[in-house]
Amino acid sequence: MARRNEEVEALLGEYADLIAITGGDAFKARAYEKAARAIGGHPADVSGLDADGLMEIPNVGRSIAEKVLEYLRTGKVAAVEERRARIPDGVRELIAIPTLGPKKALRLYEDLHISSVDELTAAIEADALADLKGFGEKTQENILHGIRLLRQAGDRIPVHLALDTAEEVLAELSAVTGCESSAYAGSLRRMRETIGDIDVLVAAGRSAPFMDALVSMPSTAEVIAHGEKKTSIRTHKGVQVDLRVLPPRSWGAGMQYFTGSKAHNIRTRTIAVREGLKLSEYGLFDTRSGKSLASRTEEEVYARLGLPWIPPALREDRGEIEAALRGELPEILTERDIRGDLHTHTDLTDGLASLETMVEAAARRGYAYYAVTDHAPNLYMQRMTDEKILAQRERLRELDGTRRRMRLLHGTELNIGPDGEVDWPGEFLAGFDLCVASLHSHFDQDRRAMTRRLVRACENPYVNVIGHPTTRLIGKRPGVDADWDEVFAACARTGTALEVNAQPDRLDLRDEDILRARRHGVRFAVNTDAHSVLHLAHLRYGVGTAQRGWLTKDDVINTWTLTRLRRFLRKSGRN
DNA sequence: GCCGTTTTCGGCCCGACTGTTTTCAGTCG
Repeated sequence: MARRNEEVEALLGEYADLIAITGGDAFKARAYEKAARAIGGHPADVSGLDADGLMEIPNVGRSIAEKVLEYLRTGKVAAVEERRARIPDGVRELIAIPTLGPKKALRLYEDLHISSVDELTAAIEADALADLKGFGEKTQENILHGIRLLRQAGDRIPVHLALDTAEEVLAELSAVTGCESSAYAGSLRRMRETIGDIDVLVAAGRSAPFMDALVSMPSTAEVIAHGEKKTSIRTHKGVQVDLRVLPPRSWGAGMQYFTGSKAHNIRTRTIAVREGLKLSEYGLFDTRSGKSLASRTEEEVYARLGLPWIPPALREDRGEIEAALRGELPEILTERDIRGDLHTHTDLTDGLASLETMVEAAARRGYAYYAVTDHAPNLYMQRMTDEKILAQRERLRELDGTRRRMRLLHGTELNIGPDGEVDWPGEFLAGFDLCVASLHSHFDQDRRAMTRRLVRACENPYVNVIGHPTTRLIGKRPGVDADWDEVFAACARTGTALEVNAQPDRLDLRDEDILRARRHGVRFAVNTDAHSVLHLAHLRYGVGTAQRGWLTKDDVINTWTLTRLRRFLRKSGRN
């Protein structure tokens, strides 16, 4: 059963938004935001906690604990219902538009009764905002741009939400009598960064029990289709799940077919046709005799086509067929290859958990080493000081090697300023085991300035990793504009690694950028940028993205032994 | 609303950017 923390987080987040929109105390709104985040990142399921247990979660006091209990008991919170009655749901949608916050949303609602993104678009197109205070030409342009960005993501959902849903569905279906195999396929299996529908496959003799189990799951909100071969539902979270039940002998062919991609399948079918064969979701057949030649496993199907099994993340027709035919498929990275996380936070800055808690959790993952990289002083809101980071270093050295012999590296996440400068002078940076450096502001510099800025950061002898290099947020913010080939060349030349940030809303670098950077000989670090214990598990999305970028163990510095990693971290030009 | 080796009030994530109301409110990281 899924944890209920996410629902509670969403509810408290909504309440915070409603407070902000209705002009309530800004600190109160922030208190709810903080509590929402803390509950979302809390390792224990809140539905198993009493008031005292809840109040042990940071930023959760008596009042919020009682609201959580009220919600878990009744499914509702009176205070939230009261605010909901004052503000239509659509008004809250508006603040998802970048550059449009609670104040502007309220004005649109009160003055023009706009309560949805569609109504807002129509109003701007009808020039109905002209007389509204604070909505000049440029503001309207920015809002339209924001709406376009939102729409670009379309109906696709982030990969982690899709995976949670898929695992929930599979847990249900695999328990049904007669289930021989079950798995998700489609773009989720290929680990694309966003997912349209979730394709779930079951191998069984009879399909009806599985179709019935899917439509009667508690999380099913709507049945789109309910047939013998295929059933589609939509969950309460708005995710569409398509279930197909195959005869067990067709399992491999079905997985191959429904995993895609379309382009990859066109290639495999073309190979089949040339050999006088026909490939479908039921198997690989001899065209003339109709005899089935392979279907039970994917390996058999690929083998009969003269190909080795191709990892799903590569199945995009980006050269994997050719590489497979030549016997040159890369041995791509796996999650097991990762020996440590090199970008993580603690509650010394904006993380949720203490140094000790994060280290303990990392050790439980079996890491050989682990870097703590809290924010540096130039990100003013984090209030970092020399004293604080040095005190952390001292504590970290005490903990080093004490948790399952995991070694600790003391690092920091520096801020790359507009001219490529970073927080501390070289002599102070020399005290860190590694430095990640990332962009946190001035995202709209022109290409030349941005390129220069990133290259300068690479040239800093103490900067080892560029964190979330393009700084995009999926569905919210495009990446910065730079001459990436020049940046990648600078990384390769200076021995600076590029991060594959595993946060599901970042996945930055993305797959295409990785492919391009790799051709320059760049090294990579697949990091979670964890701000809580739970985030450490997001590594799988970073690994998936790295796989889509064809990365091997050798390309990724945090698969290396500590000795080799340390050698890499000592860049030339250091004192 | 939460929190306290400042402990029951008075702080709380600070500063920059943007557009526009032209002196500052709103938004963002």
